[in-house]
Amino acid sequence: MNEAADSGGRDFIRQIVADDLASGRHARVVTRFPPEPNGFLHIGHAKSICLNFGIAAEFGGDCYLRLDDTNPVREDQEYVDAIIEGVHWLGFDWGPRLTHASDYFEALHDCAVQLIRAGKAYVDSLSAEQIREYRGTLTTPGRPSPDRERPVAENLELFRRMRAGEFADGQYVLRAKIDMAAPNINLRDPTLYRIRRASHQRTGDAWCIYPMYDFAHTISDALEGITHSICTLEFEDHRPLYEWLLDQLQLPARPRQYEFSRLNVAYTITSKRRLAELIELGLVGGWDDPRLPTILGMRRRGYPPEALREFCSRIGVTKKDHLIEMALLESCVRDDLNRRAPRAMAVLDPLKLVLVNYPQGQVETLPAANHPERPELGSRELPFGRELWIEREDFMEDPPKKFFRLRPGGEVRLRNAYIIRCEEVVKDAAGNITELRCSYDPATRSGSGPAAERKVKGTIHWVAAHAALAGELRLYDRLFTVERPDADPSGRDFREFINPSSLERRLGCMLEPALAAAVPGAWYQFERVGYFVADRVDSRPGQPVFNRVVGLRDSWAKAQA
RNA sequence: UGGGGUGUAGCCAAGCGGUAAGGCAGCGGGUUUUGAUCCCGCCAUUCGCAGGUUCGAAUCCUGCCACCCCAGCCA
Repeated sequence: MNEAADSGGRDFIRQIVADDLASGRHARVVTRFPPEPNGFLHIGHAKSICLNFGIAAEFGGDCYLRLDDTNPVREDQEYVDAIIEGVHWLGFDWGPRLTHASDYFEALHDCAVQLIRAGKAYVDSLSAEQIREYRGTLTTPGRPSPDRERPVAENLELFRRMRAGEFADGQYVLRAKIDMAAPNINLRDPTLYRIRRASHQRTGDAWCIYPMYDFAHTISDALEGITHSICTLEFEDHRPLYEWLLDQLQLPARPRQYEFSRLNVAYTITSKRRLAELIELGLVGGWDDPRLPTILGMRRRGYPPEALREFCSRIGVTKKDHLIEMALLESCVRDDLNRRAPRAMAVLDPLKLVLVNYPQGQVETLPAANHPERPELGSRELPFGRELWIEREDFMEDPPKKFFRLRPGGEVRLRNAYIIRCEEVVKDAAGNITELRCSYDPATRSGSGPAAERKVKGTIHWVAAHAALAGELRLYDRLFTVERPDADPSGRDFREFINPSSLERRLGCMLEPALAAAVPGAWYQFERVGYFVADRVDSRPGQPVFNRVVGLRDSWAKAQA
């Protein structure tokens, strides 16, 4: 156990866990992450995963990965596989603790019988619509179903026949018998079981009755010996039902439920329904579109799992509604990538530059460190020659004050190479700049001694034309133009806020040749441009496609704005 | 209008009766062959509002206000 266990913890849930351990209420903490396999994981799940697995790890306990598969018509094995892969990718492991709610179907059924025998549950023949009517409203109490006082023996028999498949979907449900006048609507005889003649991805056709969330979840928690059942705020109202079930049933453990606020990140959405809509409508490329806050999307985008974990740690855990700025996520990503990404050079918008005093036909090779602060990452050889590509925006014919880059007659350092001076600007008939003719100072080659130490205001990146690898770069921006696409004050639909320039494909980029060897998933910092990752899907051997993970902080651009 | 929650800086968030941590963002400065990184400094006389208790209140009490969640045989 580390300091988290004895310092009181970092958030209110960890404090509770620490207290429970200190007081001896629990000898060991057990948590669980219980996703429903009806969709892909997203950043909101990441917060819950980090919380549950994080607490187990910090306090020396266990965390289950439990697939909450109680609704066969919505769930699919494809999601199960993706969830498993996603949690692993995030960096967590559950050992032998991979479970499914469906593992407990028999036990769940027995609990239902237990409830019926105790007169705490009954089989109701009301239709779904009738149940809704009888439930009352937020401000008026409900009324009892005509079946509410059905004798125990009859309930038992009907429930047996429900299980035996003698009835059609919707003909009967099993309901808890609690209080139709309860101010908390969840206590107005909630449904426990419904008939669903659907094949289940794991249990096949063994069952035609399936338990509802509250019932299955509470009992699964107890069966697994969960000590702290952590969920989001919208389940706060369900806690009395959770407690009620634990009170009625003979179960091996008494878990407690705690709620925290779900994650909201500005300029994006996490609603399963809306994400699916974006995909179905073709507004994004798929669940792994790099603009999406899905685990699949963020992975493809190049967000390191460590950065995501750091993000989850920095945002904290509270019960407050919040809206986290994208800048915080980006800060975590830059932090991580700055340390791990080797540097390279790539020109996004190439402008030809000719060194007029560099011998025709000559080429050389210049060493360049892969990381300015980590010599152990080694170095590489950069081809250099008479013709180069530089970034078009690194030259201005009539620059503003404090422009440190190239200008007519001005000098600039070519990163890892020589200092050059702009001698001539070549334009086409339309007046567009087509080429820069410069001279270089042979005495200023990087690392060649005192003469090379001469200072100039700016340093720019470049790629030798004779060895350049032409390639595609993809630049991403926020997917939406408003902070809360799904709750904009204007009331307009979230699809109306899609940022038309959230994806920009740059086809004619010039990359330093070493980048041809980039393996899918490899990170680089293209100096002065940003962090990039070789795309896992579209890269080909020798011809990688790069995704911009996030740009570098850019105080010059900021000053210009 | 019933029930359940939440209000500390632009965004997060510590704080648990002893006089407002930290991070992100922002601003200013230093280092720098990335306008990056790194480093230094600044950034809440005040904790939704109003009263009260107390020597002392963001922390306790009372009232009010604002916002979020709940009426699936979804989770």
